[in-house]
Amino acid sequence: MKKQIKPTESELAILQILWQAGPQPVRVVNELLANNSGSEIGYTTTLKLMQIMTEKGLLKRNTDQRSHIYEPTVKEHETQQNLLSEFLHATYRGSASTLVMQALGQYKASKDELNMIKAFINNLESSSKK
Amino acid sequence: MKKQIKPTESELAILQILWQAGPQPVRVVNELLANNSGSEIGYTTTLKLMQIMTEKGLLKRNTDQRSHIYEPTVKEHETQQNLLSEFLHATYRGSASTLVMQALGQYKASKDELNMIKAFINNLESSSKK
DNA sequence: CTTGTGATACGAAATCATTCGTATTAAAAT
DNA sequence: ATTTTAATACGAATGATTTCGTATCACAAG
Repeated sequence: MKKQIKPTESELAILQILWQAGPQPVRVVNELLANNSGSEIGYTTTLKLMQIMTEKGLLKRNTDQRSHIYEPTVKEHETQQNLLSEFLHATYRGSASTLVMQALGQYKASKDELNMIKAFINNLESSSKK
Repeated sequence: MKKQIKPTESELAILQILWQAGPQPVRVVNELLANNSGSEIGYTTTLKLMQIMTEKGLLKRNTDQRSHIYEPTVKEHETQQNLLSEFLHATYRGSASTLVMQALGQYKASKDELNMIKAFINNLESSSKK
């Protein structure tokens, strides 16, 4: 479990696309980005970003075909954990419970989600009870 | 409730200091930053940042004394909400429950904190039940 | 009054992130 | 075979953030 490189904001947006849609060529990523953000972005801009991400080791690509197919080398869950850890410290000085309550307060979770979370907490408690 | 300017990472670190320690001159902020981060940073760097933040409207200062005293114009809670909203979208595609469970899983909350969170959820549920 | 100390002001360098133009290349279409 | 189309490669402009050097200023100490 080696130290992950922190993706920039734009890089994260590209990772999200690839995690969600699976391995894709630049063309498709560029179009999905436009959909998600509402605004256009030059094709070569996306290309360049994905090339940089490949250099950094965030993506790998298959060059068998003329149109290269890119995919993440990093796992969504691990990347989220890393970013969460940073965010929690920078924004909440490490207070996870404050973050959790603000998150729950701000975004209406469905009844099912709330139940899932409660079950999760109960499970945490019983497992820590040794 | 007007649109808040998003602080950069360094700016947020300065806001954290001032929220925590109350209004302070540059010298003190600079020293606390060094403590928190472990590494030194030039005094004029901190000064410049705080001047920029004042221009942006993130800080205000009292210049009665020779050494100016700075304080945030933005509330910690509101800033957190704004940043959380962005982070949730960029990193979790808006899934608050995923974020919440990752946060709880990663950072051992105390029994008291977990109880507080459960109470919070119960309260959410009963209030939404009309 | 002159000097020393500690502060602010300000320009600008250094770094990092984003964007895009142009050249080149590969393959398909004619 | 030539032209057209669609891709990659790459340098470089732009923009934002961070960093700091130097000038200047205010005040206290000598």
